[in-house]
Amino acid sequence: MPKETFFNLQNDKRNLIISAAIEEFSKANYNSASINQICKRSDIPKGSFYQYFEDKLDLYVYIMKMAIEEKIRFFSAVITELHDQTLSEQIRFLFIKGLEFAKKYPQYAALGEQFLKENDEAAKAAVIQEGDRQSEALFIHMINNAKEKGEIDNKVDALALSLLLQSLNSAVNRYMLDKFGDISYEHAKEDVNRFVDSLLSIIFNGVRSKFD
Amino acid sequence: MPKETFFNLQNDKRNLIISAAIEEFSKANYNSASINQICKRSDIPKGSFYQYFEDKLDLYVYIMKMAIEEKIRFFSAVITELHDQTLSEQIRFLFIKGLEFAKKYPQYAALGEQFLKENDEAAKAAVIQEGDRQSEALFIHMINNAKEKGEIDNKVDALALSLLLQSLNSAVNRYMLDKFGDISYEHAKEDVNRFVDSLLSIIFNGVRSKFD
DNA sequence: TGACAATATGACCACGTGGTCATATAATAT
DNA sequence: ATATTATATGACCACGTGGTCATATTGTCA
Repeated sequence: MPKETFFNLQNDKRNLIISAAIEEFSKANYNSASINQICKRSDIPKGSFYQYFEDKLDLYVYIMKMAIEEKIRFFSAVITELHDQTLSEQIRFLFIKGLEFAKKYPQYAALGEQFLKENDEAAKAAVIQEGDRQSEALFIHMINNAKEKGEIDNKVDALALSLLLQSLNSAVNRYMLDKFGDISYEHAKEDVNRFVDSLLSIIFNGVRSKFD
Repeated sequence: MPKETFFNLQNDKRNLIISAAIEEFSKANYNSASINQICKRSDIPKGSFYQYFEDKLDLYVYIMKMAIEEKIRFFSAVITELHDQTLSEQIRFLFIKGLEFAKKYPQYAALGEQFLKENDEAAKAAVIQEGDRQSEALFIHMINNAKEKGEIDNKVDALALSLLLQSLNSAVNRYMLDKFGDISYEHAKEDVNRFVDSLLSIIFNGVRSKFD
């Protein structure tokens, strides 16, 4: 955790440091990200940095936890609406919300993408500890629920489907990023919706010709 | 391209350098990978390195191209068998072959994984130039082919399905890596086959209960 | 005003980086 | 044996890294 001195800072200054750190850590992995750059960008001397943080890892973990907490907050505000929907609606909902999150907090989304690429085991471990694997658990819960309701076939492998959905989720983000530069769903709301529908239609109806 | 001097080297020495480079570039991204480490590991002086290569990028591109060429060679040796199979069989085939490639050339597979994580735009661009996007084209070709044969529904979005298959392919690899440490398909041949079947069954039959 | 603690600061450290270059050595041709 | 060319080598360079620390500045009590 950052030192007390950091939290005693004026809000403006503290936020400036935070946003400088977010920018740095979302553009380079842990090893390549530079404390010097963060200091320059937030206009604080090197010495001050080490008054505020124990070391590089301290800042990294702090920033990553912020992003994770924001994402959890965003989704838990939304997840209560899911209960009485079909699995298909739930999944569409999560996909679209995922894109909305990336639009609302592009830096946090970028941090997440960067974290997926992280090579440094120590940095990864420090961030994860526990808390991850949650999205997998969420998907599996939704799937089993849908099975009980008879909404999807009991023969469907929950883990396989969950993996499929997760990888799809990041694929959608990457697709948007590739096509529009940023994940700004606004540009092409219809386009995105159509794309998500195509994916969901494949998953729910299968690919096989109905005239088989 | 490496300098002539490099290709005049004795095979042993040249291969030692190559394998040292592969190891380094598969464990760290372009920026973090270290020439010094490569020199140490292959027991050549720094000065010699720069007799053999123009610079770091020169070596990086050379190594990555080797991996790509090996993968293309591996798949093109296999792809002729695909023609008279159904799409489902084709896809299973590619998935399994992908795992086999990762088993046969784990270092090359690791290089590929690392390349997916690459942040350095210049390094990425130098490797790609052209030549990528091939796997996407292959999938789309297979899909459209299957449509013509009436094998899959015409309404299925080829790009969406192609994207789904690609992301799934890397997801399967990652899943195996996660579960077994390395991608040694041998350990759990049945397990893997069952898992791939589950995924394909979802894609082809859809998820929806047949009693709807 | 003086004393004490909290904070701010940048020169400095040891080290690792990609890359250079003068020199030594080996190989080849005359 | 001599001259010429190709190769081998490691000290060296400028720079960037994460991190330290003595000192200067400020804030807060009495």
